[in-house]
Amino acid sequence: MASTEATPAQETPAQETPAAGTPAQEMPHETSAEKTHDPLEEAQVDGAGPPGNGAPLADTQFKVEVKLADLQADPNNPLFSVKSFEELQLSEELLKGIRHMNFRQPSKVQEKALPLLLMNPPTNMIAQSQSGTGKTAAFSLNILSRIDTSNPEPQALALAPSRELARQILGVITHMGQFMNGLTTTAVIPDPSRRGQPFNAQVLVGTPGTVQDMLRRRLINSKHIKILVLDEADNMLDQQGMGDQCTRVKQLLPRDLQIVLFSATFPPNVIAYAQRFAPSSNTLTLAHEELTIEGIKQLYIDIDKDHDKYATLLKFYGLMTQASSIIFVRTRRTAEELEKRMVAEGHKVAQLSGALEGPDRDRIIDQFRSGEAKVLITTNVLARGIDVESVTMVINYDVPTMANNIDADPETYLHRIGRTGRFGRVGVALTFVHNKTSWQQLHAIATYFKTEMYPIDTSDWDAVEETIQNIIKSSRAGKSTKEMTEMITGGR
DNA sequence: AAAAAAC
Repeated sequence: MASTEATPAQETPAQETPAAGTPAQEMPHETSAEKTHDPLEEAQVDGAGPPGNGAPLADTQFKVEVKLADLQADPNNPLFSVKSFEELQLSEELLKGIRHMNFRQPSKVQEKALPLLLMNPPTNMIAQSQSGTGKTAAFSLNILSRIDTSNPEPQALALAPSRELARQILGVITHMGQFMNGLTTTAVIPDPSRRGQPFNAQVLVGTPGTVQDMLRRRLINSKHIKILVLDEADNMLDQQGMGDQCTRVKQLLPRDLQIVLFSATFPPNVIAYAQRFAPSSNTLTLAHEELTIEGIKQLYIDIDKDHDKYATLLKFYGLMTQASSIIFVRTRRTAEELEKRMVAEGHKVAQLSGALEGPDRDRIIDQFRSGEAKVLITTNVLARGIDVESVTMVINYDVPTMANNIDADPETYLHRIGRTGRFGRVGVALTFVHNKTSWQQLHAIATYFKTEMYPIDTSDWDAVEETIQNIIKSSRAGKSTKEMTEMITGGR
């Protein structure tokens, strides 16, 4: 299972998931405290609107713009940086939860973000850091440290772009807060079985549409909510539908609100909007050249014809099942078709897309987390945030593209391959290229991130197998990324 | 295209 041995010190603390054997679905629970007042009564719906007019915080806030590069250049910069969780003046219960998750030392992003997040008065924050570096734990810690467990009403709200990610985050928060007496948490995702029941937990994690609906129907008491977190914030604010929903949600919350935006990517076209959404934020940013994870070995395979993609995929099945693997496709239909074909040929694969019912989605992701299903075919629904440490291989069966299906989508590519190589582990990302267009798309992605991608030479299949097998084995053995690169390039 | 809400 999850080997905790031999990982470098700074990688251990950044774990985002509940410990092995603690599936996220066990976590959600809530109390049945009675609601006694009108949740919308005091919501500030004016002045907190979109562009240029977000909810202001106190004037006394300390605005800091920190560039990670600067801090790396000066590791002793005393400005808002902690080397241990103990320095943060957290409650003993919360520290106990942190230790229980095997966090020993803050990761780089946690080191910088936590002191800024925990400052009083609370200050908005926009934080960027690479996939798998502990963003979830950072904002979860901030949420938990600000919960008054003697007040049963909702106090913090976190939004995520998919049902699966919302459930995962809820699991982390619940796990981290397990020693806090009286803490209640619940998911706000579509659930027909709960009808018109109010959401009474102190920490709510949900998807934007459902949360907006529940606020509107006064099934969430917004009066005491003091923190709003958008995970995968660029995605949440970029897309028309979700951007509107998130803005409406913000408008339904109190004016005195700490707004926290986290993502690995903040493309230029959404950064300005993000700054208006979370005014006067402290910011941690990265240049896009700094976003690729060294431990993720990016390979591509040139396939003659579209028709041959499926046959090529099958060749990798044995490698995929060495550990866990995710196959990303562009459409729901392709996901279904691939699943059908592979299952018909006796392969064990699971498939998840937004076309499935909620309970089926829950069942399938849980099977994948537990290792019961080792190969998962999916769409971009799972491109972001999902943390399954056993994932050693990500296959881009279709190159990720924008809505026009012509231009490459570098952000989505980065998030997809970030499902492996979590917390310092190594992983393989393999992209299928089958014609000039798809080659150009991948080339555009490589250029955007200034990263190297290695072609796989299919004429020598044994060598291909050996190379990937070695990467997977090294992932378990905790080999350094330098050794890995030599392995792939033959030391060139 | 995918995702995210159903009154």
